[in-house]
Amino acid sequence: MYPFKEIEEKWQRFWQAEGVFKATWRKDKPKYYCLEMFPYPSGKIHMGHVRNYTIADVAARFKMLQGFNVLHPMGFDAFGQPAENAAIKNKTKPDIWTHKCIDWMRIELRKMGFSYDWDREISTCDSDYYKWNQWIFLKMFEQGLAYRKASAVNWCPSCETTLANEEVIDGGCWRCHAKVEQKELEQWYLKITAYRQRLLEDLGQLRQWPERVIAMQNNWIGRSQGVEIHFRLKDSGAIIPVFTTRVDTIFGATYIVLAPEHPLVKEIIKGKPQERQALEFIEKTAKESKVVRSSSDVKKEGVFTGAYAVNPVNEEAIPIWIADYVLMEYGTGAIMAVPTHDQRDFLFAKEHGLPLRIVIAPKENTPVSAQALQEAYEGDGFQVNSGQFNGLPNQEAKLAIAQWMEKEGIGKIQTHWRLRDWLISRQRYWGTPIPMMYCPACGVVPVPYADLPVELPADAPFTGKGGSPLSKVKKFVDVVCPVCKGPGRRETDTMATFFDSSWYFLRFCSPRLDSAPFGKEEAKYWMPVDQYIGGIEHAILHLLYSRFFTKFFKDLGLIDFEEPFQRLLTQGMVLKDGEVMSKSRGNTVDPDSIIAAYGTDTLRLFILFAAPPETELEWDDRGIEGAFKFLNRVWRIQENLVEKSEESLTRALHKAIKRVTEDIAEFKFNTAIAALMELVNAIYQSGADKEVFSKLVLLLFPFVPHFCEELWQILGNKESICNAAWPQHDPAMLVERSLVIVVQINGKVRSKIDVDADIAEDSLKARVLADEKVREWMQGKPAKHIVVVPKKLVNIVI
RNA sequence: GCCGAAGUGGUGGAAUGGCAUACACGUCGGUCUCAAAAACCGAUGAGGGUAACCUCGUAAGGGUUCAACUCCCUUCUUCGGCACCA
Repeated sequence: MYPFKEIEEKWQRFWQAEGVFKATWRKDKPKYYCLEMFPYPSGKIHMGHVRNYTIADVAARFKMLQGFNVLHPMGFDAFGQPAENAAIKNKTKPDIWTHKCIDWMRIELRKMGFSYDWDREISTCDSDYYKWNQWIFLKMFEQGLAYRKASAVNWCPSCETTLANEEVIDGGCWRCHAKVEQKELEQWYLKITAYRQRLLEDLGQLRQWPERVIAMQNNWIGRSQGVEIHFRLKDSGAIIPVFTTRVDTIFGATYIVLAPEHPLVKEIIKGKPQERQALEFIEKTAKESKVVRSSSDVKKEGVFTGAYAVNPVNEEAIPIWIADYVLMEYGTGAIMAVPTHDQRDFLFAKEHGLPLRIVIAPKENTPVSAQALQEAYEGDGFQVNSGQFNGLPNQEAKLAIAQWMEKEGIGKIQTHWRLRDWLISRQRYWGTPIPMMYCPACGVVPVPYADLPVELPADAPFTGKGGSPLSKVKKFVDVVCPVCKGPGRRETDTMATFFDSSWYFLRFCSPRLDSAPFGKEEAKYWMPVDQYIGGIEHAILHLLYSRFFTKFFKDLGLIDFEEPFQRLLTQGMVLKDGEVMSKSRGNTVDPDSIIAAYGTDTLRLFILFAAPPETELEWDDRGIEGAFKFLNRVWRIQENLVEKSEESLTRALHKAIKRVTEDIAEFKFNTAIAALMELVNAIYQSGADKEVFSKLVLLLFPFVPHFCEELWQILGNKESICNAAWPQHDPAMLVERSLVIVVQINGKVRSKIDVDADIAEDSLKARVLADEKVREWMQGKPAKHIVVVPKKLVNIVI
């Protein structure tokens, strides 16, 4: 058993004392910024953290040996509700609690031996960090991107605070899962929608992001291209705008449906025989919760209003209905119904006996009867019953009709977006105070830059109940208006913590700067982040907000790039017995206990070897044993070095160098380690000399750094392995002199033959045909065709 | 419903058109030992055969190809995102 405990402590001390991972400007070397999503300081690291940071550490150390100037920082996303709740529970204060947790966590991270530049550590709850949150907020306010608005907001009754749309998951709070309610409040918003076009388009630049993250952001931004059509009310001529993405079906619109809350409804039913029935229906749907209404399996209900609208393309009068399946929040709150080509409209029309008219035929010149339809036809086809557009393929007709409508002034090409502005006010204590004031005379007044930071008062009475604790701190609330010098009131809400994490990667470039959030020159050198690593749970929230902030900084002229993260890796979860490891399930494995029993290097090796980084990882105690066994196996090689390695082993080494280098570059750590295991197996067959073994140690270094530092020193090196150079393979060593050629007959392997590597195709064919097994299988039949794949295989077709 | 990812031995996984199951775990056998552990060596997809070897086999079915886990079509299953989105 190799002495892992002493080794790991020794080298952790060495790295820290020597400042090995300190990142400084060094322009003669290419830079590499490696970053993992910084943790919330809960006090203890779990296997998910270990996996995340180990993956990043391999990348950082690999690049280091490859001669890059590596920036690999660590910090803490320290504001937020859990600390506030924990402080209440433990009768302490959030800042004391949080700093204690950070201290614990720092010790744990150091015990893992990660290659962080600890001089750059930041905590978002320190005023020299959150001061810049306030600064950024003020800049956004100046640009009209931070604004105050009264509207219905998502409210978590259990956390007693507001939530952003992105924080509502399946109708529940992302943190506590309580059912989210709607509440009318005046709150601060960030105008992320001003960037929606760029946020969507630039997804195309993110070639090195996982497809699914791109897809999720795409869904979330939710652009839909269509036409707003101006239907007229038959009685008054008033316009009813209707949004559709299927303007090609406009000639098949046989009725219109308004949302029950639509402002026109009350007006058009007035005095009609249907008025009472309609009002009853509106009242009924108003009582239904949003969740019930938007579940798709509920039967679509609706009533006729008694009013008619005129379809502007053919002057046809069609009935106006109201129905619960039309939502006021989307589009214009009104739809044109085309029952033949929309399944929801189809079901509704069948239920209420409304007319159907086919306007898209699947094939040209084939009549279809609307009465015979079993379901709506939503596919492509050719226009029929569509006036001047008949015969056009519907995709072409879409554009033609839209352009014609614009010309006629009866419609407008339009884009709708799902993305909403970002609500950032939180009625909690433990966050960045929003740097705003309210003056009875001057209204909403920003805190002057010179007065930043607006510090959190240490003595707020927080109980977790009943509104923002800051509102109860008189000396915080009472301010003098900087404009009129009259008495004013300070904003008492704090910022959502996602604000803090939307730009921390820039702060790491110049963490102690006190004149700006980040240094222009430093950011120019280090940014963008070359490799970002974190959990898929941030696919929308954090990653979208960070992209938004980056674009905002670009517009301010502070940086000259659009996207913060060049390459993104979302690591898979750690499972135990097929389930996600979590405290609530009680199936966690404590990293500390593994480190105590086997050491950090073994834990790292197991995690890296058991699965590719992106996929889920099934925890396996026996796998840990296997990793430990392997390291001991490597350790023993050093005790049995031979004078000179056999040539076959040297060849195997060069093959391994090539493969490991390529695999690490592509984050295929599991196969890189497998290749090293093969090399070690080969060494056990023939024995390795010092030269070959030194190369093996270098190749292993990114995975098991303490272990390799020690072996490096044992091998007689005076300098740390961190200063060594990554091995290069010699292409000449990869050239094989003889090859095994696979021989197939009709695609099945029937023989294998040894040939010289440079054998000519003709003589290869002759050798193959002369082969005993081949002749047996061919039984004298002639070869119809012989396929030769150079250096690999020959396939004879008979 | 739309979008995305995936489905391979007893298990984790490898192979992106050219020997399916590398590497590891587990299991079995051997060496060493008084014995055990450790270590080292070997076997290990299924079925058939004393054996050489043969047949089948990558969720299911079809196709393209001399050759398919890999490409195309259809279907099923699992996971994730969005969703009465007009």
